[in-house]
Amino acid sequence: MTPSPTDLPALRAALLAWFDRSGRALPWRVGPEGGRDPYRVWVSEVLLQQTQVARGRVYFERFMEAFPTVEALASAPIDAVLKAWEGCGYYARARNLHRAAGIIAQEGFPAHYAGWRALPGVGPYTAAAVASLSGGEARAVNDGNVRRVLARLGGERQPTERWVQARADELLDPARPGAWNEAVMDLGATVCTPKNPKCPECPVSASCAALASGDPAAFPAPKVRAEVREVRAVALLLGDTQAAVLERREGTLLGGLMGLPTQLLAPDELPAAALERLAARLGARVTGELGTVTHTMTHRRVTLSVYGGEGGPPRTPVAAEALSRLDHKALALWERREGSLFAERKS
DNA sequence: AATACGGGGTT
DNA sequence: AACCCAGTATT
Repeated sequence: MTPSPTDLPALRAALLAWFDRSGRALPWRVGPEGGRDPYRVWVSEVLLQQTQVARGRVYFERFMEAFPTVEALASAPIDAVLKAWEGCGYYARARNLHRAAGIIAQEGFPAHYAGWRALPGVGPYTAAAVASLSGGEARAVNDGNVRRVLARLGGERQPTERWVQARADELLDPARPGAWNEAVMDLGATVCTPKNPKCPECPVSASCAALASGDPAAFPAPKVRAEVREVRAVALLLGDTQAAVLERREGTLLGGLMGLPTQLLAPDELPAAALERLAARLGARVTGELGTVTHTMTHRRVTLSVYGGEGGPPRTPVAAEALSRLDHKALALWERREGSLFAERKS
């Protein structure tokens, strides 16, 4: 049920009062409302894309330590940026952040939504967030929290992006756009949660159509997700966990990160065949199998068989490079090889 | 409108 | 094992 226009001020006042009392204290929420440090806000928003706050917070602190200013970020090598991002996923975010930092270092921070939106890695959500939180501009954000909160308030089971944005635009408090955006997201994250929402604690429960329906958690309906595909590959560990042959991954999957030389198996291909191709390409000799690891990456499940070998290109220090979790799992097999197990075996 | 893109938390 | 997370870029 859409609140009538006369309810709107009351709804805004109720949520903002709750926010002023119960909003989260977060490390990027520094500076005056609507006038926050654009660098911190921008970095945090990119870091928090599809990443939970608890996790993003750890990376944020690490990132600010390594790159305290946009100039520091712009002048840093991309490898250092990826290393700071290691393990956080969606590495295009780090590559785009670095590219955008170069632009900002030249031209200064964008003054408005459109300028933010033009930067690589800044979409409608991030542009609205930074423009409102840092610039005081009246732009309504639309993220997973907003989608859920508004779907429930409006009693809409299948909210389209268009519907959500339209509702968010209507509700946005033009007097406090930054605080309003943070308030809706805080409500979604702490009260109006996906499962078991805490409706008794909700400052706007009286206006909630989903609660009135009796089953608020049923709003919005779950999104249909693509199936997880199976992928098989072989990898060659030439060296050890300290120094090994590493290659830079090209393309979109883990692009920019370093990793063990890897060969995907064609459908129905035997690992031995792919391994032979891989060893031939590197000019290396396979000495034995270290084991198999599996790794799930939302949309695909990778089964990677790892082999040890000799020869091939020069080894490089592993610790300095940014590796995916998959490669860390592969490297961990080295510690479990026969000799090591024997040496560490206790009586 | 779909799909690719990481990795992990919560239920 | 679902379902989700302060989304974006590319089809």
